[in-house]
Amino acid sequence: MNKKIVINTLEKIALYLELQGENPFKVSAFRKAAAALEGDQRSLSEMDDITKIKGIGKGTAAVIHELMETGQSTVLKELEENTPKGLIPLLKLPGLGGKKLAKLYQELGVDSVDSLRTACENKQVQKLAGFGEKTEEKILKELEHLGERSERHPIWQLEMIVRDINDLLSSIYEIRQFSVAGSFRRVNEMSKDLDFVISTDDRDLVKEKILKDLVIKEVVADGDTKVSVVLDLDDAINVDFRLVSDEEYITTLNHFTGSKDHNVKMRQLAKEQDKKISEYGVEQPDGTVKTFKSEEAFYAHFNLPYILPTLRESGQELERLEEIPNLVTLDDIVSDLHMHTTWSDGAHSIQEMGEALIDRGYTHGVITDHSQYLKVANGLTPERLLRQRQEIYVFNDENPEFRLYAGTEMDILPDGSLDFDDEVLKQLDFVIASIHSSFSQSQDKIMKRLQTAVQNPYVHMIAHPTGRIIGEREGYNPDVPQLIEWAAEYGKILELNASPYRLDLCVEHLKMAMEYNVPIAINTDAHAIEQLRYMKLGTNYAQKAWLKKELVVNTWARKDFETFLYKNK
DNA sequence: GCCGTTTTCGGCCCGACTGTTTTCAGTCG
Repeated sequence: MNKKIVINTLEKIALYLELQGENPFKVSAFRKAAAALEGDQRSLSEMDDITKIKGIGKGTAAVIHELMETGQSTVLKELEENTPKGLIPLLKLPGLGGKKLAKLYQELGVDSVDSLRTACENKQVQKLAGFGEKTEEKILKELEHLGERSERHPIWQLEMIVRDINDLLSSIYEIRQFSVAGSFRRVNEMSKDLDFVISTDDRDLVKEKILKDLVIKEVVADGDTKVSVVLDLDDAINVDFRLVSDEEYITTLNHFTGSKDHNVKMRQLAKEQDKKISEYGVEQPDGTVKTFKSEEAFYAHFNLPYILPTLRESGQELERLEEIPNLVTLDDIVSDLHMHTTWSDGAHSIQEMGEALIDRGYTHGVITDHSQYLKVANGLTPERLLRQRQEIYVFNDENPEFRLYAGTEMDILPDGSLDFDDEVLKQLDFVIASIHSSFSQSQDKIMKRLQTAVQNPYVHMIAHPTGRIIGEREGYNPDVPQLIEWAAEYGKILELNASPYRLDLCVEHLKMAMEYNVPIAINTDAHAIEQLRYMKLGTNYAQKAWLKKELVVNTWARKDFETFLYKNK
């Protein structure tokens, strides 16, 4: 029995129980059991006594055992028989949860989108206890938009909106501190909405200014401390603002950064010490409320090291505290190994890019323009590559404290060959190989192309190994575990491309690469100076895979990097 | 449904907002 199926079944049971208006603690017990299985590294057959796992008891264990033995679950079957499938999509309607849906089903026979619409139109819904005219209108309105509003938004889309909102909030004089929070701050690839936490002494004025300056389609909620709006952009994007006093700012930021599971774990921990965490502070056993100047101080209050926002996910991070000091952070980064200039499709010259790297405090970097095959990007021929190197030498002569290396981002061609001969490659300091064409080839062909690159002694790194664009395209579907094995065998670097469009390799693959001790380079792939800032995103994203700094090539000192570069020469 | 060197029963994270009430339930994050 596949573990994934078991997890899905437990989650389905929770969903159906919710639809029946069951006790929410019972519902969450099934969800917790599913999460406990997912969080356990072992496969089902490797677990001897599953009730030993915290969160799995008699009831959920019975479901799991039945699934393993018969492939089916009587509990789920009975639930499915008693509950119409058509109710499931209705749970997505804002304002409708299990209890209300159960009532609609039991009292009015609502079992689908259509029957709910009819019941509203016939004004039957408003007659139910707990419902009213407004609720009925709201359901009708939401039914129109069901499925239309995209559920989650990719990080690159949100990044642009966050920058605009940050600019707006910076311009409001009455705001003392502010920050984006939520899953965006935790660097999730996709987020449902954006959260901002703001501290101010004049909530009403700040609220007024925010509402005036944003392009708003709809104000969803407007309370004392919370404003929730839908922005009027191509995609409807939900943004929540929380307004609190300066003393409350840190605990509010922590609360709305989440994740929910992380908060639950923290609150349980607090409770064991007779304390109570809320967004307004930590209530002490004597009833006084303590607030904090920084999140570091907040965690220190519970004798914990600072837990990076990117790590605050399942709650299990609280069991890996000793690993946190070894994780890569932006401060550890001394180089960027993948960027473009005006020689191919970049916006800035070698001189400008080099100076920008020095400004960031780096000790070295590599210029890696596209190769000749990529004509749309003005890829370099071997002759132009030679001339470009002269310019790099000039830059190095003028900036002796810094070192710019000559490299290339060479295409792996559709027929499996490489865009430059070894004679050209051996003259370069750093060679990146990557795929930009014929994404739809079979996995066999894609892997042959990658294999050629990995086996070439002059290639140092494979860039954006899967070619995915978050939320847009899957990429060319390579067998990543195989690629990781090859990288380990031939001593190659794999890239974590830090562009918000890519974040490639993804967290799951980075974890695999780490098991094989494959060195990872976090690179911005910058096509302009402004994009060098993606390094922060890249290092934050790497933390989500618990990537250790010693495996990250950009943290290596220049002489260690050179040892790696010239080992085959 | 799960859990427990203070508990085998009575909790289960905590609070805001809304719409429905006239003090609160449901939903949400």
